[in-house]
Amino acid sequence: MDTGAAARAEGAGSRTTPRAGSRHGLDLLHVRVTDWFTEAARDLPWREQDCSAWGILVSEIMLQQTPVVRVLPVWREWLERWPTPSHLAAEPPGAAVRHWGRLGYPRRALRLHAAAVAITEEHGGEVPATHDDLLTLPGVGAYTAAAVAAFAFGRRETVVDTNIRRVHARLFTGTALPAPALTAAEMKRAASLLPDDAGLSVRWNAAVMELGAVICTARNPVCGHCPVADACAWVEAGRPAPEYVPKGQSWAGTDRQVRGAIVAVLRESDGAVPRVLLLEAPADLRMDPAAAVTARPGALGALHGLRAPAEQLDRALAGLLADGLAEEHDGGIRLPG
DNA sequence: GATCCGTGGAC
DNA sequence: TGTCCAAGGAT
Repeated sequence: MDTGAAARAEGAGSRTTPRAGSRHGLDLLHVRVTDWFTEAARDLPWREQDCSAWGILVSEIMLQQTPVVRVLPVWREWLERWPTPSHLAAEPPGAAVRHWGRLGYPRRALRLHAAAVAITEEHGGEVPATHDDLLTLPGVGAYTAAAVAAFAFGRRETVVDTNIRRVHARLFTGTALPAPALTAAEMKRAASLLPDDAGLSVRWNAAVMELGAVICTARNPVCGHCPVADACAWVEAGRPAPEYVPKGQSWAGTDRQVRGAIVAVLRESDGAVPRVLLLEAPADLRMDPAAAVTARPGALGALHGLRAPAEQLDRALAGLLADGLAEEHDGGIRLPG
């Protein structure tokens, strides 16, 4: 592994003992970052000492590709409504999708519901504590399994998310961004950086993640407030620009946009929405998106305002039905009951 | 490994 | 204004 940052940390912290890549340098890195975390960590409800493993699991799923500020109110509502996995498991999956609100990627709500059912039926209602058991739950991948095992159960896990990848890339490799996809070498490096002590490793994981979220951000990083800027290979190299341009996600005119608009209509509706009402806007409204939004209340107007081709509407709905995000009921379409 | 899957805020 | 990005997972 590249232990340059550990060496640099040591060189900056105790210039009289310049042992490159030493255990001492790594220890110093741990101390600096975790001390910063103690001082700067945001107060988040899922970090409270009395937060349940279920609360932490829910937070991790909600936080997949979704900013903290948008998760907060929905997380609070969920934990109040469904304080344990069994509470959620007792509801139809559509309830999870409905109360997911506008967090995005509603299939996560479906998977979280499925996870609650699995926890209730196969784990006695208790969130499993090991990485392997967590990994069997729907919607739980390598990152989430490690995060829950670490943050809910105090285990020593190699946690690697987008924040940690970016911090490591800058600190050790000197590049602005990590590789497009997670590599085995990154996982190996992250594992080698993990403190031996379980308690400290949990702290380290949380601290590096937080550093990436609030200091070592993708755009406009605040290196002036970074506890390890003087050990950072990227800073030392003069903060070079990214070597590649991340592939942007197209949105306008995509099936994803149409799927989102359809689910928004279903979420807004108590019962089944007639297929015709959902998919066929009156001809005059189809010609004028603004008129459609005005004439139809809420999400339905927004859907018709897209003026998506009938073929695309059919395809999007078929996809939602196949994914279990919608179902046919009484001649209409509704969230899965 | 490349694609698909939502949403809204920041610049 | 359009682009980029946010504690990924499944296929």
